[in-house]
Amino acid sequence: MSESKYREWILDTIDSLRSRKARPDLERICRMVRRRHGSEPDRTCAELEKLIQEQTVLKVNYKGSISYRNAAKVQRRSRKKDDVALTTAARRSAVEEASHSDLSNGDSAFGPVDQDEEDLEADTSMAMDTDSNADEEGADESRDGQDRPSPARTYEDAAMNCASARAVSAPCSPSGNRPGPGPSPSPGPGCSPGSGLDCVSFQKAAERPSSLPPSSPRALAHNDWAYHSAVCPAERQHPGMQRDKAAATKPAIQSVTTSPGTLKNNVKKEDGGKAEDSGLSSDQLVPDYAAGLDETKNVSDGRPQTLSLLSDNCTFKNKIDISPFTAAEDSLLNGGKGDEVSVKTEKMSQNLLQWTVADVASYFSAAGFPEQAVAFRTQEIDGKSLLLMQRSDVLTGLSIRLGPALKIYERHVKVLQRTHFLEYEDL
DNA sequence: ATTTGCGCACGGC
DNA sequence: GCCGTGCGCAAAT
Repeated sequence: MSESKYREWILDTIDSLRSRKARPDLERICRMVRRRHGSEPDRTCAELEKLIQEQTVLKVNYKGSISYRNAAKVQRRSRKKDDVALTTAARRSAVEEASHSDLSNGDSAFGPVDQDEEDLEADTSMAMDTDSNADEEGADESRDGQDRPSPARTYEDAAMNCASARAVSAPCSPSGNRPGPGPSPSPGPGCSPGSGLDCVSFQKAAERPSSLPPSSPRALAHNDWAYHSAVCPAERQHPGMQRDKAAATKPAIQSVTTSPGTLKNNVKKEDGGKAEDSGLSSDQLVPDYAAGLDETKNVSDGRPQTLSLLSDNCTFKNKIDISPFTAAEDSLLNGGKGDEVSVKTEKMSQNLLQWTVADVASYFSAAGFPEQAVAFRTQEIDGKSLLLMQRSDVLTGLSIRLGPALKIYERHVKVLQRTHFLEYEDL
C-alpha cells in the first residue's frame, strides 16, 4: 500500500515539477514529497528507486544532470498527440492511471536530451556509474535497513545517502575508471544519484551503430550512456527477463530469434508507426548500472548489428524481446546448461507462481506496456493471479484500452499461462 | 525562506 | 516551425 501511495506521490511530484518547469531531480522530488506528504526523503528516495526499477519512473541524464521522468508520459509521447484515436481510448486508461498520477494531459515528456558535453564526466560519473550493481532490489529494499546514523539530515543528505550508499557498494564505471565522486560528498545539484538503477535506453541507443566499441570507455562515456545503458534494469530481476544474462550466454537465440513478432509488433503499432526506435528518445538514459555489468558488455560486443537494432536492449522498452516464448525457450533450450543461466531461467519460468505484483508489472512494463502495467499493479495481479486470468479479465477487468489489452492477453498472458501449464503439467 | 510561475534559449525532430 | 526541457529570475506565499 504504501508503495502505491508513494508511486502516486512521486509521479505526481514529477509531473508537478515539470509543469512548473523545474527540473525533477532527486532533491526537488524529495523536498516536494516531504512537504506535501511528510515523507522522509530517504524513504522517498528509496521508493523512487523502486519505481525506477519498475520503470514507472525513468532516470535520465539531461543536460548534464539527472532528471526523472514519468514513464507513462514519456511513452505516450512517442505517439504524440497525433493519434487521436489513441488519445480517446487512452483517456480511459488514463483515468485509471490518473489515480496515480495525473497524466491527464497527454503531453508527454521526455524530450531530447543530450548529454554530450564532455564535462559530463563529472556529472556523468555520478550519474552513470554509480550504478550500483544494483544488486538489485535487495539493495533497494534494504535501504530501510541501512539506517543511517545521523538523525537529522537534509534532503540532500538523505538523497545522497541513499544514493551513495548504493553507489558505494557498487562502483561500477563504464570503463573501469570509476567516477571519482562516487560516494563522495555532494556532487552537486541533485545529489549524486548514484542510485542506481535505471536506465532505459531509447532511440538513440538503438540507432547507434553497433560499431561503437563498447569497450572503449570514452566512447561510452560520452555518447553513450544510452548505449551502455543498454543494460536494462528491469530485467535484472524480473522473472521474465533474465535474459540479459542469458543473452551473454546465448545471444543469438535471444535477441534475434526471439519472437520478433511478438513484442515488436506491439511496439510498433503502439508507437504509431514510429517503429522501433521511436519509442522514446533516448537521450538520456542514465545507465547506471549498465556500466557495471560485464554481461552487458558481452552482450553488446557479441552482437552484431542486428542486435544493436533490436537490442540495445535494454531497450526493451520498445523492442525487447520479452516475449514469454523466449523465456520458455530459454529454459527449455538451456535445459541444464550453464548453471546460472539454467537456474535463472528455470526459476523464472517456474516461478510464474512466485512472481510478485511488482514482477508482473515490471514484466508488462518491459514488454512495452508500461501504462497497462500500472493496471496490473493496481489490481494487484501477481503470478498466480496472472495464471488465473481469463481473456475477459484482461480485456475488461483492468480497465485498459482494448488494443493493448488484446495484445497483452494474446501475446503474453495466454502464452505465459500456456507455457507454464505445459511445463509443469508435463513435468 | 521557500515555493511557484514562466520567459526564454536550446536542441531534437 | 513545433515541442519538450529546464535555467534563471521575479512574484507569491
